[in-house]
Amino acid sequence: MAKQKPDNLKEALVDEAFSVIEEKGVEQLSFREISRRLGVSHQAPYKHFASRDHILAAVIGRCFDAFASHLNNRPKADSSVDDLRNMGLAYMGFAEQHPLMYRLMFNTALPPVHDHPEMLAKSQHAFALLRDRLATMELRDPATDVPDPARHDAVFIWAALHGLASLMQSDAIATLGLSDRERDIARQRMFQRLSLAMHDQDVDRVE
Amino acid sequence: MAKQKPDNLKEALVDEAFSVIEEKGVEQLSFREISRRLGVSHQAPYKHFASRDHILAAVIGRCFDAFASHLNNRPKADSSVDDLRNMGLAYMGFAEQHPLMYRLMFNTALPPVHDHPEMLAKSQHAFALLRDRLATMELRDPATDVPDPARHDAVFIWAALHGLASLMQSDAIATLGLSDRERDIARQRMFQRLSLAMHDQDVDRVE
DNA sequence: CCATTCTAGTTGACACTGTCAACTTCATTT
DNA sequence: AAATGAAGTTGACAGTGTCAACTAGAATGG
Repeated sequence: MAKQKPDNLKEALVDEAFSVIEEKGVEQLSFREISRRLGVSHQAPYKHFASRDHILAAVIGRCFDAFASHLNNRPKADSSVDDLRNMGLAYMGFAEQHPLMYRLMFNTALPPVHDHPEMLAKSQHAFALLRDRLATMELRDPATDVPDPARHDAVFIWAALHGLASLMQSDAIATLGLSDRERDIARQRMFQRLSLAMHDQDVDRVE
Repeated sequence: MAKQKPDNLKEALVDEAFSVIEEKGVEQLSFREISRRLGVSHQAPYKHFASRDHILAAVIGRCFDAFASHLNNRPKADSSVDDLRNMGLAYMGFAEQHPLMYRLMFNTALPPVHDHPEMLAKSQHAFALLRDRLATMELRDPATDVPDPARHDAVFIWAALHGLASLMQSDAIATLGLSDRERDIARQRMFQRLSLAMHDQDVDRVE
């Protein structure tokens, strides 16, 4: 089991941490298990990470990097609306292709962000991609006094995407007994309804 | 610290488990801590719960009970649409008033549902409330062949509500720097956009 | 060139955890 | 009265995070 001691232990620790989480789940992540697998002593990780939470934060930070880069690699469309749609699809695509990373970022009890500023920065960066995409879109009647409406629409869209993605992964979906085909239908329907909601410029005047 | 040994230890264990989670977080929940607080031996819980996961499942089951009853106690409205809206508001209200319970139900890595059928049943019951509410609503053009559309709209609405609720609680919201007032605005905006999306009966024909 | 300091790693210990096993108490049933 | 079974006990074991003290070796400074 014990591999060659790697040159860059810090990187190797994070790699191995992810593997452990993949195989045995995040609760089973332990310094000692990682150490054993890398053939180093149980205290070696402490030279690079102050605590178990710190290496978890590093793993999650990597997930945010991968997520942001996935969003940026979406196919570029000409119109703003289409581009936003592509971003939404890219979001859902990441959640489907990398459910573990997705859960780690959004469904796990994160280590307290205050103690892990690097992780926080990466998470803010990922969200900024969506917010900035919306900021260029003039989504509302500028007469109302709602500050920074793009941010609120970003919240709405993010919430919807996140809700769907996390619902699709959760055990709750088994509750519903949706087939694969029905899952696709549900996702399409969601995008259609979101389109409807976002195309209407008059949201501030409803009710 | 050690209280009087209670008559109904099983109930008391679940109560105390919830307290521990409240105080120290779900990862810090331990049989031994619960036992100490109740003044019983560290093995006493095993007479009532097969494992740590089983008591966690019991705690979460209670949350689903409280959640379902909160949804059922919503103000009843005359029209279907208004009643659905009330249910949505009740949903968000529960998430805001009982963030811990909400997280336990939807944001925690649940103990594998297969091993905890009682918890699963309670969770299905809660979702059925929303699905049944939608089932009476004739939300679509019946000409298309999409099976059980109410279920798909239930997914959409549930996803949006869950996404917003969990976003509001997550550290991500700190990222955005929304004030309390802005949070309210974001929630209102979400309901408005959802109304827009759901009022349009032609969703199946879009694009 | 030698002494010092710093870094990355080591071993050992401690308190904590879940869980298995064996024991005791005591009420219920036969 | 004997047997049974449930509820609770103590004891043990392996696993965990983390503190402390130690070591080998590289870098640094005079």
